[in-house]
Amino acid sequence: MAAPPGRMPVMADVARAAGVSHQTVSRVLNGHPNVRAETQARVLAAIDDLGYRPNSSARALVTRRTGVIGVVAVDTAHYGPARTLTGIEHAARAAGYYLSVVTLTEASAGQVREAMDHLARQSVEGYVVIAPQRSVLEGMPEWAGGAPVVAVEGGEARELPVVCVDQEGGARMAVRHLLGLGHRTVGHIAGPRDWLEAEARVAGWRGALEEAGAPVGEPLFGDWRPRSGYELVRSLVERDALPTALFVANDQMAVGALRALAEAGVRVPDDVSVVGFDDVPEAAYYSPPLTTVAQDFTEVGRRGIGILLDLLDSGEPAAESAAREVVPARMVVRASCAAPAR
Amino acid sequence: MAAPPGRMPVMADVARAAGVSHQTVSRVLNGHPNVRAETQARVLAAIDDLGYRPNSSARALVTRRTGVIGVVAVDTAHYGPARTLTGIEHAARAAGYYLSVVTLTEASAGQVREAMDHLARQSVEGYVVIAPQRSVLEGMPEWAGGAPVVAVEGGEARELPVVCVDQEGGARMAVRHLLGLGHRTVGHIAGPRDWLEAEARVAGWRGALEEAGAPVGEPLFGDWRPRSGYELVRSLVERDALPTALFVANDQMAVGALRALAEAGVRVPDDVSVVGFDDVPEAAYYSPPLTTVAQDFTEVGRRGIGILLDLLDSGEPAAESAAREVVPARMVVRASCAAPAR
DNA sequence: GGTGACATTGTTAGCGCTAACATTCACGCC
DNA sequence: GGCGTGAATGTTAGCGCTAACAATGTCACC
Repeated sequence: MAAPPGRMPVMADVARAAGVSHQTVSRVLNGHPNVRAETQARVLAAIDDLGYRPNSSARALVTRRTGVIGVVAVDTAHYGPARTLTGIEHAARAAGYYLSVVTLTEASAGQVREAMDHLARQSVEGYVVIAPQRSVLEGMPEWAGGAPVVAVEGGEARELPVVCVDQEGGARMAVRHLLGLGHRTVGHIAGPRDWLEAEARVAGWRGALEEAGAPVGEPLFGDWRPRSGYELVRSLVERDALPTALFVANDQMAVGALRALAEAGVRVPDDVSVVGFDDVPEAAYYSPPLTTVAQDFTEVGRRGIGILLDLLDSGEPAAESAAREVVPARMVVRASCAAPAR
Repeated sequence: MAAPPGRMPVMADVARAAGVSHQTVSRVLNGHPNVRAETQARVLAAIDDLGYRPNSSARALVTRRTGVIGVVAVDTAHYGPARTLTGIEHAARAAGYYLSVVTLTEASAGQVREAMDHLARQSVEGYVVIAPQRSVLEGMPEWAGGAPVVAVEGGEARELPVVCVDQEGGARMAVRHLLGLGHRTVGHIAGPRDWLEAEARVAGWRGALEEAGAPVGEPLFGDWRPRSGYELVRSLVERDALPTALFVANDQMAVGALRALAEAGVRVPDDVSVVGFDDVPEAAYYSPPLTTVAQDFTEVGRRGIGILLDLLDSGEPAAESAAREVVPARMVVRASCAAPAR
């Protein structure tokens, strides 16, 4: 690398070094045809020699394309959203885009709006919003300055392109599995009411019970965290209202549930069967190994970017093509379920 | 909002609407003094009316400041790095910066270099690299185009500002706790060799044993995942080499270990005591609730950004002020440890 | 040998903004 | 009343790049 004279080299420096006009340098950089091979080589050599890097701001200014996609993510302490983010990142980078990420501490409509505003200020070309909650979905402004918006994990979104896992189908599978084992009915520890995923799982649970003609009880609502699974099951034990089978809306609460059952001297799966949701890496090592429903989060992220890129390419103003892609869930059978004791 | 005539309004439109020059608009936007209050109000009204948003590329072009910080993260499926990222994001946004994130699938020096190159192309002003592995640290180019670089979770980094949790101290606490309970020695299931955190925990474990004059065995190296904890403990059981106390380098492997012990009919904590590391949210609900060492990842992220901002403000070319901040670890005692059976 | 077609390169004009300098105006003071 | 002073505003010149057009050269073909 030639020592730069104090400042970073610009296109004109490269042009001078290669003995061409700056426009020719630009052409080489942008892979235009009609540049003589020999000229191109000389320019490339000069670029390498000077350690030149095109200025993205200048380019963005004239092309009106920043190459940045904005991502609004909920607090990534949850397993699912974190994985989804990874999927989004890889897909975006593979397509040559940059990712600007904002994480929300709390899923209020206000925070979503503020986050998208923050991103808009950076002139992102499009948005991917990880929107597992109703309030996030509702906080999303319809018209993001003409930039397309895709919701992932968004369940039945509004007039928005959406990618999500088939939560309801997954829940159905879980409940059918339990019913198939001979359980008369299945109790449900649900996720928070505001969460679309929680809602869909409740719907799947209810649907599967109804189609089997099984009695449908009241779901108990937790907050996804282990503690709430623990406490809800404890309350069930204390009220002596424990069903023989339990469908818990995520693996974290399922751990809490398992713990509460163990403390109460209830054996799993002998006395009570438990199914979780998510298939976190630890699920296979819980006591007992947890039967659960796996979601392919990475795929969700990938497809979200896929839709966004299509929208960007086609120049559609979002909405219109309110695509809705559903990634199937997959049942993972381990040792936490058995036929009911009679 | 006034209907824009097809294109987004620019500063000149605002100027026209407010009856001032574009420069005055710029002054209002940048909070310059010497603007009459009445003029400012008129400009602000026009901005609001037209729905004007400054063009960040144009501004960046002339100020040479993009307001973007690049973050290189390892695959955020791990609990720690994911939380750290959240901490970084909030701190950066609070300071008015944007975050451009790249996640690595594999922690090779090549990928790190490529990631930083990707970010450099976007003209980031500085870098935060989540570098829990030696290979990440080594892949980091020293001179990132004059932009400062801060490593977080980086252990003893090179000539780089670093923020990390006191891994060694945390490990020492864990081992001392076990020793204090009366165990003759403590076995160690370590993390992968390439990880600085794993290495530091081994060092802490060894140090605590040595200072107590306890026999030091060979640590067993896992890969952080539950499965490896499970398999390593199984091998211990099969070789009949199970110590009475086990310090496992993270909670995920600890879950695997607990499972292996349960399957072997070994009671925890009666027969064997176990301490983990991380304090994941589930840890309190394992069977038994896991004694572990908590790390404040959010704080690590926050301090990382803090250092970077200082560097950015002072205009230092990184390196020089090779700060090194250590966040203390905290022991969380639960039910997985007891005095050894005699 | 002239001519059109096409490949290759250069020249010019902005993109939307801020920095630097220029201008205007109001005011206080000798 | 003239004049310095400083606040408030306007004018001009780029930042580094790409798009559009202009200019040149090259070649095939009649």
